Amino acid sequence: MSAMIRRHPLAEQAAEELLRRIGSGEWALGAKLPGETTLAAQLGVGRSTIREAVRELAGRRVLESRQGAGVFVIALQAAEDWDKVLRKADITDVLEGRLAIETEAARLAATRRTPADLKNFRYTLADRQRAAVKAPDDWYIEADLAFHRAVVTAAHNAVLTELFDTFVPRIRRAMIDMLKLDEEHRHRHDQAAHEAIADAIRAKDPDLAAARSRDHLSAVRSSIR
Amino acid sequence: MSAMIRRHPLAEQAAEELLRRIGSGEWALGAKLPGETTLAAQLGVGRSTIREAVRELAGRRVLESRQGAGVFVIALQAAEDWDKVLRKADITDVLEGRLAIETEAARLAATRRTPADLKNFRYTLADRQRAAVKAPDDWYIEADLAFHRAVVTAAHNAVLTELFDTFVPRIRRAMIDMLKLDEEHRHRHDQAAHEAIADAIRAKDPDLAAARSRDHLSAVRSSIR
DNA sequence: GGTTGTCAGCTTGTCTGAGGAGTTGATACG
DNA sequence: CGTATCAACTCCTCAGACAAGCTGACAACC
Repeated sequence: MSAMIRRHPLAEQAAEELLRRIGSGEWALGAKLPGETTLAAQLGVGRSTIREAVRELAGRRVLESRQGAGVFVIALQAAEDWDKVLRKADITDVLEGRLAIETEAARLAATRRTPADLKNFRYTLADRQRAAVKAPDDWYIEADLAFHRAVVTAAHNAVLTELFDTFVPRIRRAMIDMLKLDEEHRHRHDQAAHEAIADAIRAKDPDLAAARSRDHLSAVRSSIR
Repeated sequence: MSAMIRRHPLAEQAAEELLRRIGSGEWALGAKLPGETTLAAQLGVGRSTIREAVRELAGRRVLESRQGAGVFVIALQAAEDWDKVLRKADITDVLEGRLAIETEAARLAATRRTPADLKNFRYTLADRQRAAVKAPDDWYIEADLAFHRAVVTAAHNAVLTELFDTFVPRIRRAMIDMLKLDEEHRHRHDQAAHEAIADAIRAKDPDLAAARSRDHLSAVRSSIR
């Protein structure tokens, strides 16, 4: 009954404490932490608890332990958890980030697209057309994302592709929410805009492809708020 | 002598094995893993080793253990380690990603910049000017990055700012390498191009700001390869 | 002097056994 | 049918023991 609050395990608390001390500058980058037995005594927990705390921070690429040598700081803070960043950010900020990625991708795609990429456009656009008419929301969302991903893939840039994939979960959630609030949105969300992007890339016109992508995604962003 | 290869601890090997099984679909999203004793027997290691493996994957937000209930899959694969992705990617791919981010940021900055942002431009541009003439490489690099960050900050978009900061370490390394190879590069790396970006943002001309940013960063990318 | 070999003492790595604490589902009861 | 009880299961924490690996000091050697 009292368990409204979730008590974290000791190992997690210990990990947080270590992270706090690292952030406070107690141990610099590359510094060696005291031994496990010493740390255990300092924090008043068992050695295996310290080991689990260190292992957790090792998983987060903050610490690294080398047998026989010790435990060392390899990053002053945990790497940004992008899933968390995107979840907490304003959806308009997220969509502007997406616009940056996809617009540049469309521009590059117009110069690098292969025949396989064009075939991919045909498939995903046809799927999207069908889904827009009669499929359930999930299918429609996946079909829409599949086309956008096809555009990014055609840019043949691993970084942009990875960035897009990082954004996808957050975008998917936003689309789900929007379709719930606005049942008619799907019909206004024009297939023609997507065809236009594909056409510009086919025609090898970078500026036009970028402009089409920008127009479409700007419209999406505006329709949200 | 044989230790050219680094043998990983059992706990890490166990974590990798669990990750592999999750990826293979053996345990779906949200599924409960077998108990510690069962897993220990399956993998042929002790219980504490399994616990450390689970703790590591918990740190990587793949597993979650709840006392009394069990260990559950909360993500089908580890979140991308962006530092690693950027380190392994082609530098041209990285610079194209940077171009996407900064060009869109410049465009947004032209509509959202505040007086404080403009003051920031003045400071960082003056610093950069000084550093271009007589400072050591590190200073010059930091001064250059400071101006670029000022532009991104002026976009007032948390996602773009975070993206830029993620790219910075990789960009910094690339600049260091380039300056080593090409001592004269600094003098060709024009201050005027940076002033032009700032001017367009000051003038509240989004398209011009984006174009200036694109031109500059395209030149940077071309000078690398 | 400079190099090499040895080793003691530190570190982390792993296993085991014990008991504590929380969750869950079956079962008995009203 | 709804509720309370409880036994079995789970993870959590500790302690102790020994293995494996690293490091620096020191001696032996060239």
